[in-house]
Amino acid sequence: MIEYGNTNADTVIVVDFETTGMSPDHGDRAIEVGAVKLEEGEVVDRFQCLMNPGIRINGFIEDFTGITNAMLKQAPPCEEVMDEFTDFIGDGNLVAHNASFDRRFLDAECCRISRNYKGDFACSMLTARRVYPDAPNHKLGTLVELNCLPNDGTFHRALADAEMTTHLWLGMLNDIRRGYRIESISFSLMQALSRVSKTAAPGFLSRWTGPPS
DNA sequence: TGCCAGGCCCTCTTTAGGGCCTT
Repeated sequence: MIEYGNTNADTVIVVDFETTGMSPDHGDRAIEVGAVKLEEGEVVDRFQCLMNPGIRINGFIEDFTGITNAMLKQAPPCEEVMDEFTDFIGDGNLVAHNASFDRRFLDAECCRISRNYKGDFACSMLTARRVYPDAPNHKLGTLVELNCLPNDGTFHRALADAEMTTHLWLGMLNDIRRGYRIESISFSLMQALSRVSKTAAPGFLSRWTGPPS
């Protein structure tokens, strides 16, 4: 059994946002959220929804994501989607690739509707830098290809990216379990692993889990 | 008009700078 989390111990939400740009502090908004809910390491639910930010998106974002202004015009407003998504999160912990980015948008959109969430974030990118230090880079697409993870060729859409991040996350859990011959990995261990230095990571894991096989 | 972020890590560092990663 895989042990997760500090709040709801067995629930992890792998989340990905598509946005109008890089910074909510400069007026950027979320335009799509996708998420995969894991309980005890098994996918139990999914969430995907476009949302209308009330502003036009530029051509770069249209080309980058495939999400058009026409699509967003027909989408429900951000406030409605985020209210529903906050319910979906519940008190689970959260995982995202480069979590600092998704956390900023989640925080900003939740703030707009006066909602909050209890869970902690873990970053699959920072963790991957420790688990796969020799990867050519730690972009999501590279790690998916490197590990032959399931994908349908769709990138930069919220649910597709969340699905790939889910496979990456579970793959890293399994690689650590196999390498260190352990049965249980806590969410907090994965969080902490992403925060130790690259060279310290193996020793750090050994202290938590025993020596590698 | 042109430009615009933020958090984290690494190292030729720590009184800093540059690269990575996300849209």
